This record gives sequence, C-alpha cells and structure tokens, in this order.
Amino acid sequence: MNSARKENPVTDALEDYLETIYLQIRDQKFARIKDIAKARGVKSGSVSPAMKRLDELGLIKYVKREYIVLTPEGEKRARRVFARHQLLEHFFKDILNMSPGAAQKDACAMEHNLSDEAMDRFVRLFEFLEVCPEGRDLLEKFRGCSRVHHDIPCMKEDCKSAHRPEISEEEQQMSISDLQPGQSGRVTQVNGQGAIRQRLLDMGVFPRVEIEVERVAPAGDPIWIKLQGYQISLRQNEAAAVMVTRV
Amino acid sequence: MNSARKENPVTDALEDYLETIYLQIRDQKFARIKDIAKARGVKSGSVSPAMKRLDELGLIKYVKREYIVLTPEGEKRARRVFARHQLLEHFFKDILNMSPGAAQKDACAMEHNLSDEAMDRFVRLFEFLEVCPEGRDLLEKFRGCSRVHHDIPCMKEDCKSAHRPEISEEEQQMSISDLQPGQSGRVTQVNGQGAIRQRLLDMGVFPRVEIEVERVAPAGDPIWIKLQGYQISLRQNEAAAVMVTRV
DNA sequence: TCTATTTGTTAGATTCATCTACCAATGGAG
DNA sequence: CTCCATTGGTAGATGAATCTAACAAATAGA
Ligand SMILES: [Mn+2]
Ligand SMILES: [Mn+2]
Ligand SMILES: [Mn+2]
Ligand SMILES: [Mn+2]
Repeated sequence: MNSARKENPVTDALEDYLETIYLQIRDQKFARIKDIAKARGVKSGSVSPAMKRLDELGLIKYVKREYIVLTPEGEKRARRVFARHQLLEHFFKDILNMSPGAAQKDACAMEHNLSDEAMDRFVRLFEFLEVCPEGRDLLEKFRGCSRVHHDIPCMKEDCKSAHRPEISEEEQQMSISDLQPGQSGRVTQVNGQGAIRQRLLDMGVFPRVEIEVERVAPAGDPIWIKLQGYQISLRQNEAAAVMVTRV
Repeated sequence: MNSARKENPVTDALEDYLETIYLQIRDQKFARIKDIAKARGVKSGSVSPAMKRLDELGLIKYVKREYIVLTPEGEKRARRVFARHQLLEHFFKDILNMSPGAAQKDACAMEHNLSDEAMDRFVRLFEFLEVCPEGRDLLEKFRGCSRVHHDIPCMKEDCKSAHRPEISEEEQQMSISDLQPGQSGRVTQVNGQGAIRQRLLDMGVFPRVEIEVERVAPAGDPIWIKLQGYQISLRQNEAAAVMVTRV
C-alpha cells in the first residue's frame, strides 16, 4: 500500500494521526501527544516524531510541548480522511448490516485508499437508497429479505414465496452436487453457515462466478470443480450449499 | 496498516506477491521472479528476498533460480486474497459503476483488509441484487436512475417525475442556501459536478448527515455551517448544490 | 565450445513506523 | 522554593519494503 509515496508523502499512518487530531480538537478543544498515543494505541515515543513530520509537511503547527494545531491544509486533509471513514462506516453498518466494531475497523483500514471516484459512486448509491422512494423500498426489502438466503427463517412468510417462483420459471436452480461432470453452472446463492460458508467464500465461490464440474469421486465426496481458471475441490456438504443455474 | 503484524506475519505486500504468483501459475503454468517483478511494478532485487520470506512462512516452495510453486497453504491464502479482489472489483465495477481501472486499483488496495464479515455481507447483497427478481429490478432502476441525481439528462423521461413527487409530498426539499442561520437540515442529495462536488464530498457533505447553518455573510457568499461537530464554510455555489430536508 | 544475453542474487542504503529506555521540562503541592 | 508526578522528547534498535549496483548463473547463439 501507499506505493505512491513519491507523489504523496502523507502516509496512511500520518493520515490516521491527522484524523485523530481533528477529532480530538473537535471533541475536547485541544490535541496533545498523550491522548493521540492513547487513541491510536501507540506509545508517545512514536507520536512525537510523527508530529514533527506532520509539521514539516505543513499539515499541523507543532511547537514542542504545546498543543497541536491543524493548519488549513491539515484540516482539509483530516476532514477528507474523516469523511471517507464516515462514508465507509455508514455503508458497512447501515447498508450491509455489519456489526459496529467490524464496520469501524474496516472503514478505518480502507479510508486511505478509497478513490475519489468510489466516493462519488457511494454517494450516488446513498442518494438512491435513502432518497428515492424506490431505492428506499429496495433497501427495506433487502433488509427483510437477506435472511432468506441464509436458512434463517424469514420474518415475512411471503418473502420466500414472493421471490422463488419467478426465478424458477426462467432458470432452473440446482446445487453443485446436482451437476454431472462436464456440466457448468453460474453461482446464484451461497447457502450454508459457519465454516462451510467461510470456506466457500475464501475460495471465491460467489454469486455470478461460473463453475464447471470436472470430476466427482466415486462416493460423491470430493467434487473437483473449475472456477476462474483454477481447479478446487469441494466436500459434498460444501457443494450442496452452492446454488447454480445451468449455463 | 497491518498493525496486526504480530499475530499475522503475512503482510499486504506478501499477499500481493502470493496473488500474483497464483495468477501467473494459472495463466502461464509457472511463476518466476522476472514476471512477478514486472506484474507488481518492482525490481527483481525486491522480489528475491520476498520469495525467501514466503518460503520461510511455508506459503511457497522456492528453490533459487527455479520456478515458484505454491504450497497448499499458500494456494489457499492466495485464493482468498484473489477472491476478495474479485468481489470488490465486481462491486465497484458492476454495482457502483466505476471505471475498470479505478475498480481494479481500489479493489487491490482494499482486498487485504476486508473482514470476513464484510465478505459475507457483500455476498448477501449480490444474491439480492442479482438473484431476487425484486433486487434485479431495483438494480436496473438504480442504474437508470442514478443519472437523475447529477444533472445528467436521464434516458427515461419518466424517471424524474416518477420519483420526485412522492418525495416532495412528505419532505420539503430545499438547498442549503435556502436555509436561514440557525436552521438545520439533513442532506439528501449532493448535486453539482467537478470541483464543486469534489470539494463537498471531501468535506463530508453526504446524504444523511445533518448540518446547521450558523452564519451567512452579507453577500450570501461564504455560508458557515456546522457539520458533524465541526464548522466549515461553503461558497454560495457549493451550498446551492446541496439538497436538504428541514429537521 | 565460447560468448553474449537474460535472469536472478546479494550487499548496502533508504524510508517509514514502531518500540524501549532514558532523559528533560513543566507545573502543582506542600 | 523544592520535589515529585505527569508529560513529552531523544537515541538507538528492529523489521518491512523498497531501491541500486555489482555480481553470478543459466541459456541461447554462433
Ligand atoms: Mn485509518
Ligand atoms: Mn479512520
Ligand atoms: Mn493488493
Ligand atoms: Mn489484488
């Protein structure tokens, strides 16, 4: 990461310092070494030199042993990082329904590398999902419906029946274990929970990817499939959890 | 980043090497220093020691001057990184409609830090958007509709009229420049293009955030607003681009 | 077989981010 | 005014990731 260090000397770590300073000034009117160290989980011996670097870059004004002040440039940069953080955290927490902890952590890891273009598109998505009535409907439905895909009983009884029939009319749904060697399919759903689901996702078994069954062991247990050009093997219970349509 | 170096010695850079090796073996049946260096944009003098590290970690089998082979452990890890890459790139490109280049770049920067939970939720989203008929409909609508929010003429004439009326019935839409000092609003849309939009997004002016107009200069030009606890100033044309509902 | 080209290795340097272990300044409390 | 507790600063070390430049090995031509 941050391979663009030549053009942009503000590293991820420095951006995190800026964000921390920004928030501390906002919340307690001042920022000092001790609090920054605590907030970032580092020792004060690491913060001092970082402040020196930020000062040299013109992003903060730092006189030894005094409170840290953001320059206009630094404030702009800090707000930009914080904005990205907020946007991503909102997406993870409120759209994707992640746990607050994971949303915060993922957001803070990604905020530094998000492109302007991605920011722009996320905002468009939010406008659609949270302003357009149709988008709001969609978000509602997604929230109510996403359980269906994971064997967790759906609250709305009609949810499953409302969706499935339409699908099965056009495209026959089956699991990978229903395919014969030589047949191909496109993944539509990944069922299964816990370790099985985890392993499938780690292997890149997602909706939309195409797979081809290459070989099935006599007992039907390891099933070798080709996925994105690479061969992998699935246990029977893993294969059964993956729904596909024939292609 | 990668502050979790103690528990997990496989850094982002090493993961990228693994991913590169994985793809080269897939596509050309072998991986060697030269090609890896080229693919990753580094010099061969950087790759050799990295291969030594990966070998020590048991992720590849590397005998000097011979082709590089992934161990089962390394292959698993590589596939996991690649899976994350694919998932994010798909999201950026096909859902958010980003340019292929930016989608690829953002995905490759983020793939290392994405949590398992985020993976899981992304997959649920894809299942909804690409399997459920309702999800598919609404993805369609989003694609057609997202233009509306950005002053780009919409292809479907009825798109705007289909959405707006319903909104205005319940919630009065106005721009920030219509607010009086002391009044508050919640952002619903960020219009405007180019530099104006960019600056608004950099400052964290997104849908859903609450703003309060604190002060308006005589000429109406700088408008000071409070946003997430911090005061910022907007030009008149920036303020005019931000749609809000009163709160 | 001998040489030229390609490919990979090594050593040494740089930059960043962090640590630890001291040391220094500051500001109350008495 | 002195002393101690809090706070911040410095030096030196570590480890990751990279570079450059010189070198070595392997391969391919002639
Ligand atoms: Mn961060
Ligand atoms: Mn952050
Ligand atoms: Mn990457
Ligand atoms: Mn990648």
